[in-house]
Amino acid sequence: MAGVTLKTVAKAVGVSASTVSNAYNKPDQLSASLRERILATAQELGYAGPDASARALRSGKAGAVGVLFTDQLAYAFSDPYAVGFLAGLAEVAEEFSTSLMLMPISSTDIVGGSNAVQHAAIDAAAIFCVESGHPALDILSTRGIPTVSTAFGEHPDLSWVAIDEVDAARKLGEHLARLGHRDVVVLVDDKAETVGETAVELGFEDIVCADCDLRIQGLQKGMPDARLRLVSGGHNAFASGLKGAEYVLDSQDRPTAIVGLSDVQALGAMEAMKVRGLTAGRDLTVAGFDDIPAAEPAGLTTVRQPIKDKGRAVGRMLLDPASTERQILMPTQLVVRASSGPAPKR
Amino acid sequence: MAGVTLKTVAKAVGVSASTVSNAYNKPDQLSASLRERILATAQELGYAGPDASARALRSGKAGAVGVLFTDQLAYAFSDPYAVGFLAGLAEVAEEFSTSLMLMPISSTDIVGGSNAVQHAAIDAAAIFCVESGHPALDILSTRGIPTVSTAFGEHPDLSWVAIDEVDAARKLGEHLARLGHRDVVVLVDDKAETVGETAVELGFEDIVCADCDLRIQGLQKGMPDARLRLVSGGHNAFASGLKGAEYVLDSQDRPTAIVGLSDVQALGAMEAMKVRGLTAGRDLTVAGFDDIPAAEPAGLTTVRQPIKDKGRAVGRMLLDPASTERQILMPTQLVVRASSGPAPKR
DNA sequence: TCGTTTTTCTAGAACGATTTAGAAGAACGA
DNA sequence: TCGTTCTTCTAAATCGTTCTAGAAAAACGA
Repeated sequence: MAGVTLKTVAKAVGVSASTVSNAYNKPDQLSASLRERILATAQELGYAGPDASARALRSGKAGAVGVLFTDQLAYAFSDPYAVGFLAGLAEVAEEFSTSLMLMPISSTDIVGGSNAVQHAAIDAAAIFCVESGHPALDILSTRGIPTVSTAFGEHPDLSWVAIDEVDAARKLGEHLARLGHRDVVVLVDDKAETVGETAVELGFEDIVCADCDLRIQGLQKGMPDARLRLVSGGHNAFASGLKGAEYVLDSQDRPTAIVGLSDVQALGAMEAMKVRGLTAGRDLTVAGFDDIPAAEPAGLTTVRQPIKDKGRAVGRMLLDPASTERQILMPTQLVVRASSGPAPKR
Repeated sequence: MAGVTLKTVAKAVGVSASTVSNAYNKPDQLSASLRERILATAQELGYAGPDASARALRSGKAGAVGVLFTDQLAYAFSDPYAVGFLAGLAEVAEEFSTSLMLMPISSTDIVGGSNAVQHAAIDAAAIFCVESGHPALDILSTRGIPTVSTAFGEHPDLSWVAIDEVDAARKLGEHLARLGHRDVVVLVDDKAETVGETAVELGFEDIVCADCDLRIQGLQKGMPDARLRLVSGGHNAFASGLKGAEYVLDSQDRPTAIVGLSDVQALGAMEAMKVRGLTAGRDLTVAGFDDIPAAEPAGLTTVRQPIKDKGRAVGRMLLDPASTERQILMPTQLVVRASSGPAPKR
C-alpha cells in the first residue's frame, strides 16, 4: 500500500503528475471524465490523496492554527471560559477546513530545540492565557508566524481580541459600591503554587497574571473607598474558589462581598457558603467574571463577556484574509443577579 | 526576514547545508565550536530553525497526533470525562514533544476532499467517541495512519484502550438489584437530535452510540428482572440529564432509580431532584458512570474508570515505539456513595 | 477559411529540509 | 612509518507535492 504517490497514479492513468494534482485541487482545470478516471484509479491503487506534509511545504499552508497551552491541560479546560473560547475558535477553523494544533509549552526546556512550538507546522497561532514575554512567543515571532492574543495589549503592532478588563471590573466595583460594600475579598486563581491545603492571602505585587492585575485595578477604581484583599486557593478554579472562600468565611474578619476573578471561582465560593448555610445576596454578596453558562442557573452576578465570539473573532483574524482589523475590543456588560445584595448595616 | 533558509545560513557561515542541519538535529556530528558559530549566525540572520513542513516531509514525521472530535467542540469538552482523557493524552504528547491536532469532523462534506482529516499532517490519531464505521476512519485507514481507539473492539487487529463496558455496567446493575430496584430509568446522551424542549423516551433500537448500547446491556445483565426505560434530553450532557430527569420525575410512572450513562447526566438528574426537594439516596437512587472529579463531592454512586490513565495509555500506544501492546483493558470499580439507597417498599 | 480565444494538458523547476555514502584530515596503536 | 579508526564535514539524491509557463488541440467568431 505504502509508496503510492501522485506519480504512481499519474503513471497508471497515463497522465502527468500535475494533472493528477489538479484532479484533487482544481477540478475545473481538467475534463470531468478524466478527473473521474484519475480518482477511480487512485482509489484502486489505495492512494489517499496528496500527502499532507508535501502539500504544506509546497503551498506554504499548513492548514492548522496553533493554540498554546501552559501547565496542566486539565486545568486549562476545566474552565468553561476556555472551552467556550476554543469552541468559537474551532467553529471558524472548521469553516476554513483548518485544524487546531494544541501545543504544549514545557515551561522547562523551552529553549532547547526539541519542543512543539519550534516544530509544529502551523500557519498562525492564538495566544490564550500566556504571559506576555514567555519565550514561546519569541519563538513564534522569529518563525514569522502571525499571532492573535486575547490579552488587551498596549503594543500598537500586536493583534488582539480582548475586553477592556479595567472597565469591566470597574462596572462591577461601582455596582458593589452602590450596594454599600466597602470590604471585599477577591478570589485569585493564582498561577503560583500555593502552600498545601489552605488558602493564602496575597499582596498586590504577587499577582502575575496581567488580566488579573487589570481586573483588580478596575475593581478598586470602581470602589475607591473599599478595602480589597486578595486570597488564593491554588490552581484549579472551582477548588480554588471553594478553598479561598472557606478560608475567608471561617476567619474573624469576614468581608461583606466576595468577588471571584472568574465565575468558576465565584461558584466555588457559593458552594462554600451553601455548606455553611449562608445565602448569597443576603448574608454575603458574591460576584464573578465572564458569565459562563453555569452562572445564570446559580443566580450569580457577573460581568458578561462574549466568550465564544471572542474565539470566533480570533479565528477570523487568524484565518480570514478579508478581516483587516488588528485589534478588537469586545463589549462587556454587568449582569446583576440574585447573588449580589446590599451590604448589611454595621 | 523571510526567505532565510538552511542554505542561506550555510552560505553565510561557509559550510554545507547538511552541516547546518546537523547543528540543529545531531549536535554530536560536528565540532562544538562550529555548531556555536552556526547557531549564532542563524540567530543573526533571523533564521528560526528548520522549517516544520519541510522537515516533516523529508523525515516522514509530522510531530503531531490527531484527535478526532465530532459535533460541537463545546459539547465535547463540557464533559470532564473528555477533558480528563485529553489531559492524559497531552501529558504523553508533551513527553514526546508532540502536538495534539484537534480535527473537526464536519459530518456533512466529509467525502468532499476539503476537510481536516484528509489534509492534517499527523503521525497517528486517537479515536475518541467516534462511531466505528464513520467515513473519517476510512480516510485515516487509507492514509495509513495508525489509530488507537477508546472503544472496546472485537476486531483483533485494531488497537484500543478501553474498559469492559458491559462488565462495568453489570457491576452497577447488580448493586442496584441488591438494593431492591426493579424499575430504572437510564438517561441517554443521545447523539440524535431530540424534539425541542422536552425529553423523549427511546427504544433500545434507537441507541446509536456503541458504548451506550454496551452499558445498557450490562445494566440489564446485572439486574435481569428490572424494567429499564431509556430517556434522552438531547445533546449537552448536563442539560440532557436535567431535562431527562425532570421528565421522569414529573411523570406518573416514577422509577425507583435513575442511571445516567455518564456522571454529568447523573449530576443533572440530581439537580432536578434538588429543585423538587428530593434527596438522592433516600427518595430516589441516582447513579452514573466514569467517576469524574465532581462526582465525589456530590456523593454520587458511580463506576470509576481511570480516565486520565486511559489518555496516557492511548498516548503511549500512539507515540512510544517501545509500547507493543495493542489492546489494553483498563480496570473499573463500583464506587458506592450516598446517592444510592434501598428501593422504597411499595 | 483563418486568426483568436478557450480548454486541456504537460514538462520541469521549485518548496526546504534530511539522508546516504563517502572524502579529507586528524589521531592512534604498534 | 604505515595501516586503521575516528572525527568532521560535504555533494548529491530524495521526500511528494504545487506552480509557472507554455504547447497542443478544440471551439469560436466573422
